[in-house]
Amino acid sequence: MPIDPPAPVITTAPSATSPSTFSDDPSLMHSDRSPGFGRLSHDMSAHDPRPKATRSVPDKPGVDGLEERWAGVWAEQETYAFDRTATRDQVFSIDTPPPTASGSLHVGHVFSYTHTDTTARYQRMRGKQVFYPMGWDDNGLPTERRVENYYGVRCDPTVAYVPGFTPPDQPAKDRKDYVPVSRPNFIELCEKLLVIDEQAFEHVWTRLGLSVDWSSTYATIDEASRRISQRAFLRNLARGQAYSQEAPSLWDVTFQTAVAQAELEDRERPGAYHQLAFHRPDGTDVLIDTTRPELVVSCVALVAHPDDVRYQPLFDTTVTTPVFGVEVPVLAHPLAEPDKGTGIAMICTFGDLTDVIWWRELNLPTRAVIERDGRFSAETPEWLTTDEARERYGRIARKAPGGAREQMVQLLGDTGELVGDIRRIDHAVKFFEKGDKPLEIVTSRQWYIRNGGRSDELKAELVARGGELVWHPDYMRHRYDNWVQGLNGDWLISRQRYFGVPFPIWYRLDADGLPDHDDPILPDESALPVDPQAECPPGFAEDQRNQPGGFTGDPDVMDTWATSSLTPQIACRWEDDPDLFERTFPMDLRPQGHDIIRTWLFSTVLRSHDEFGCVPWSNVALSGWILDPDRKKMSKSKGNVVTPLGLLEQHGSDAVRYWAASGRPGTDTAFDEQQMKVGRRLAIKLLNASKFALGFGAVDADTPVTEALDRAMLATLADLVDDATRAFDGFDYARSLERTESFFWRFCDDYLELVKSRAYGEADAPVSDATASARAALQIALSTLHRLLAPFLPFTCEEAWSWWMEGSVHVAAWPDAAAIRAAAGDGDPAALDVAGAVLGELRGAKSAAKVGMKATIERAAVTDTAARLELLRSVLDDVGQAGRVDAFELTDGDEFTVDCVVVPPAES
RNA sequence: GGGCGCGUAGCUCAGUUGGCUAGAGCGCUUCCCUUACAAGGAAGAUGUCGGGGGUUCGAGCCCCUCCGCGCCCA
Repeated sequence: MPIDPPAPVITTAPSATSPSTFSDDPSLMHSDRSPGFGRLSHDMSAHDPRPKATRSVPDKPGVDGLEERWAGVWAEQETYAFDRTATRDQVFSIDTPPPTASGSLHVGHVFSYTHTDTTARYQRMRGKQVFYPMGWDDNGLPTERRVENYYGVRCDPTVAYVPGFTPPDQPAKDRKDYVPVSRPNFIELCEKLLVIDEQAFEHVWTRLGLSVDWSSTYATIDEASRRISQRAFLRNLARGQAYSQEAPSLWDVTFQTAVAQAELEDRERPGAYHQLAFHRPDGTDVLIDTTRPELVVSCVALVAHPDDVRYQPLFDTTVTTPVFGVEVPVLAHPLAEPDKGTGIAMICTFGDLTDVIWWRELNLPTRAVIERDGRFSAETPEWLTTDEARERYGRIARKAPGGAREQMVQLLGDTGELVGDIRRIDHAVKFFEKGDKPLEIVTSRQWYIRNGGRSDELKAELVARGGELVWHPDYMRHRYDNWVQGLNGDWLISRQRYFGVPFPIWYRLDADGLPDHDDPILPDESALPVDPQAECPPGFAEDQRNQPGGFTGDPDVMDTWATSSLTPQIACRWEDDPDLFERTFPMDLRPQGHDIIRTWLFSTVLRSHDEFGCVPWSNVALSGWILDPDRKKMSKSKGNVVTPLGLLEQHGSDAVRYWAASGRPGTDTAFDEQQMKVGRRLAIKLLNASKFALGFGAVDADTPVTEALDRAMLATLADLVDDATRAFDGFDYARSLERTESFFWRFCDDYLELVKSRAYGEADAPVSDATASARAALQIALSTLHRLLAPFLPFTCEEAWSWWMEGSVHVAAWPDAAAIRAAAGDGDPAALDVAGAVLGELRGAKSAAKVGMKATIERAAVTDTAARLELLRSVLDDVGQAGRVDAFELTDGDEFTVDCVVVPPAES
């Protein structure tokens, strides 16, 4: 049965003086959207570390103020500029999640963006040209909502454009009192606010130390994004992957827009079963249970399970509805649940998604009464034929569902067709994730992109695409599989909103002014982006707009995700800059939160599959959430959000990054300021240890490392570099940090103490080989540690690096384990273990004797296995110096013990 | 109901193809103003590795089962 076409939605055209939908004035939009990647060739000679001629170490190193200093230097020197002459294999490209520009960044952003940044920095040090642009997702409903509340306005397409409109000083308290403004005025306000928001964002990101190339930012509403989004849509349309259809769809009455499956959520809501009596021709009743008695007027059938013997005799007979007396058939369908209520249900157009399935599969008529504002239609439905029924409908016309339900309960009570008591229940109700009223189902013309929800073949292809991706962590792939396999409808991409990418479509109007949706007028791709509300289709004049025989522009905009699903195309400038695209696409990495696998990740795979027949990236890295101390997800609605800038200022950016980087991939992590304090201590320690190690004096880089202790330390360090590298190659930044940090503390506590005396050397004497060995090993270790920690503590490491090395540590080569191992020669890591263990025992003895660490130990008797004693002998001088031991006594034995005779410090 | 993940010290978490007496940081106790660091250092105490069963010479790790928590989906 055909569906009645709704009246065409005609939007009043803006006046002739109004601007186009999106300003072309760059000052209104974003500071620089031109593809101006600053660096034209990368200076690879800066890659290998080169010591400065003279070292300069501050007396009192500190971490405060490093952010401002180094962020400025990096910007000035274009440290993170992308070299667009690099070939694809030299590039590491990252599809950065564009944060929603409406509203503010929160700790979760800092958390996950830090993860990505550590990877970007690692890849850069591995010699890759890192393509790491930042975007802003300023397209769509959240921005609209924010603009409404910020300025106290709401968009009314019937209002005329007001040049130079000024919003009220104070937004009205009640949404109802917001000032109605025209669509062009509304869009201008959106753009105005976005400029402010984006500046605030960039400030936070810079402060956090993201190594983004700020010369290549994009916004999902900017001109290039609109062009790419429209181009991709037109290609989808041409290939039959996009289509429009008049169909029931889920509708949010607050936002007055259709919503997609991915935006739904179930919420438990109280409801009530009402038992209603339908009447058979023989005068007996059929009882049904419903939670929505107000929809009786739109009832088109009753339905029971085909195997249900109770109702089999009724199939293909008719009954009349209560109150309205409309005749409807009784039908069989397997989705009816025999054990739910009375086992027979009424089908309404439309109460829920099951109604839609029944309506479609049983080929039922449409008797829709709920309009786009969520209220019952003012017009009395034509299928109500008796005066009584029409009079009764008048009591629910223009009512919202709640009010209509009250009226219906009363009517049903009056007629005696409400049986028994109303039974309260809790049940799952579908909501738009951003909405606060239950969704209704409204029939309207909408645009769809095929996503496999109605095609097993496409579904299988998309599952296979998911299998091509390398997932970090791997188990996240199941979320993708489950989602794709659970899809049951195509992707609804049209939104009845104002601020978004318009559909680049016009329709011819017939003599009655009705649009021909089957043969839309399309723009030439070279004309993109277009705004069909402001621009004429080819071959028409503006005065034909909305006139019979003329044309009308498609009134809708695309869902945010319809553009966000193209971030690889946007970032890599698909067809706008084929040279860049060639060098960056498919991208290497998509980092994102695990909660948007079903939306962002999936839709991006879909669009790439449609357009290019490949996956848009090779790796996806999923970040977890930030939990507050009660293990609840931090979110604005819970009011437990901490502002990032305050944290960065209080603890220092590196400290916050340390905390963020300690959260493993995919793992939800507790918000823990204590961890930030630990990070701060680590940063301070690194500066102090660097100052100490650099204070011994420089030696040539090829100075041989001859001493067993130094060689043992370097052998351990080489293993660490292997570990840290392997972890980063698997996108496990947290593991890399943990290993490095653990080595670093041991390096400070044990090695620096053990080597201190020898590294100082004899005063007024030439530098001995043993002293030179210590200094050479320290240089290697320090240079390695600065670089291993640089992805995590970029400010601190850059500071320490600058004391003694040329150039930025962030473009220095990642440490080379083989070179360190070569310097370590025959070094045995176990020698450092033994030395550390004995030193620990010596300290323990002093601690037990309650004397200071500078106290002398007269005699230390060490018992250990022959093998370990052998190692100990090789480092005994260093251990003796560090522990201030006058004499050692070494004895073979099975158990490791150290007995000490501690000499108390002389009284002074 | 289906899928996925988690459960290790008071807290936050490591623990690599199964392998020495299960680790780190925080917190706690004690000591030390030591020429890198007092926003520091040293030492110390702290465990039914959620429960039960199984495989194995050997299980925090593998298998089965149960309990609890979280997320996604229906």
